[in-house]
Amino acid sequence: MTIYRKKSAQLPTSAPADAPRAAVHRLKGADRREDILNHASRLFLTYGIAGTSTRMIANAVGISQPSLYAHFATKEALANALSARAFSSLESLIGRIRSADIPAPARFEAMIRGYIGFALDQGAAYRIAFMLEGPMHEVEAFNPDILPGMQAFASFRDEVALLQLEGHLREGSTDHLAQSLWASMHGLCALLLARPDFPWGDVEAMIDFHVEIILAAYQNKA
Amino acid sequence: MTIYRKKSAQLPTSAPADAPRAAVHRLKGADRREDILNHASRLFLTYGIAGTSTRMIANAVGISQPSLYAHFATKEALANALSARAFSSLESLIGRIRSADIPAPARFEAMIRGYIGFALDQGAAYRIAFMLEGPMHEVEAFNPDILPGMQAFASFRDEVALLQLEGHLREGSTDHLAQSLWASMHGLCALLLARPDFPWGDVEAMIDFHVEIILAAYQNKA
DNA sequence: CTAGTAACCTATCAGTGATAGGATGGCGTA
DNA sequence: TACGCCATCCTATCACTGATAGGTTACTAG
Repeated sequence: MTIYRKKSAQLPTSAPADAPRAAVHRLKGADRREDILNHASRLFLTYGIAGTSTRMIANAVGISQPSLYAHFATKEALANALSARAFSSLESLIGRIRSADIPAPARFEAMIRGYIGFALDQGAAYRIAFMLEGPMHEVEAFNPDILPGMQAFASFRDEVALLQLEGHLREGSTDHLAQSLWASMHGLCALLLARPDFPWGDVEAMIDFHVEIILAAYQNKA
Repeated sequence: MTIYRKKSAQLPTSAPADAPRAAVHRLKGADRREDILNHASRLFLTYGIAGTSTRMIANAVGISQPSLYAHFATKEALANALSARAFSSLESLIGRIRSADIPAPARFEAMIRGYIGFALDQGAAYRIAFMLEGPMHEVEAFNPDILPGMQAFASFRDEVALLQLEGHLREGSTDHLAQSLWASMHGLCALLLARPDFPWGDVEAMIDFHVEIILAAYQNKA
């Protein structure tokens, strides 16, 4: 558990012989970009984000390390792009749930389980959006565009507002309600992602237990 | 918001003239160790953990960068020591609450508010214990000794067990209950620490709202 | 007064993210 | 078919990182 990176179990520095570099040479920009994101996603999941160097990514793709910078300005930009790609799928999931023709309580539970499932499935993207160390004492104001997860949260908040309006959620400030609900879901996901080696016991049962508590806590008692 | 470090707003590389190195020369081991931890704690809070280099720490202390390694094997060990020192204060806080002669509901609320207050106060230590990227696919089993926060969680879990035994918390698996409660508190702390620039609105009110929901959700309805 | 040793130093290492500037291959156009 | 453009990709290198090797210095026990 190094703070910066793992000893990184040496990856081969040169491309393996069965993946000749000529074969992947000269991809079109967009294709290469997707290529990079796919390999980075896999490496981030295996070695962690800080534990994955740009050279490891480039080597996996089959290009030189500086070539990455033709597609992404920084490693952080690469990570953000990866996160954005993943979160767009969460947004569409939330969108499908919001427009689904099912009772409000079912919509509520589906959204909660969908969020948790997404976070655990897309661990790397989720970490990038919500768990990495951000700027500490930054002067500039918060810019939602640079944090892809925030758009998904906006959709989430809108659905919370609607459910509350329909009388299915407890009363009070919608912002507080959405943020508190977010915190409750995030806590579970963040701990499971950050401390997978903790003796959780039956994780599935733990998740069910937590979801049940959330359902009871935020839904209208009436 | 770099993934690794900030541009780090250059700290002076040499000790300032008004803090002559001779004055702090040759401290006894334990004192120097505390000295290092104090400076590291301040720097971690200001620049983030990844954003604080060992040279910045050494320079702040007034010793050479390799001298740090006489007291800590790695930068990670330094961070863990810092975290352990902070968490021992959380443990004693939990201990005081557990032995306080106040009604169970008050003990419960004091513990929740104490945990949240600690996490937000000791942001750097809290991040080190519960939010940093751990090993991803580590084979070796979980070792509680190396994670100082885990001892505090054990105290926390014990109090949850007692409160449940006394009938003040909802029934069910004590492990699930403690872990779910932990997740609910952690989610709030982790989001506030990781995304301080999010438009939270009135943070104090948000915390109160969340605590109220937790109190209602986990306490016995009877 | 003299070891012995803990504390500290300079010099250096491999690895990191990022930049500068040159080589190359495929495609639209003449 | 031939030309020239330029996106793509490369090698070489930068400053900086965490960490190690090995020598120097000052306090202290005998």
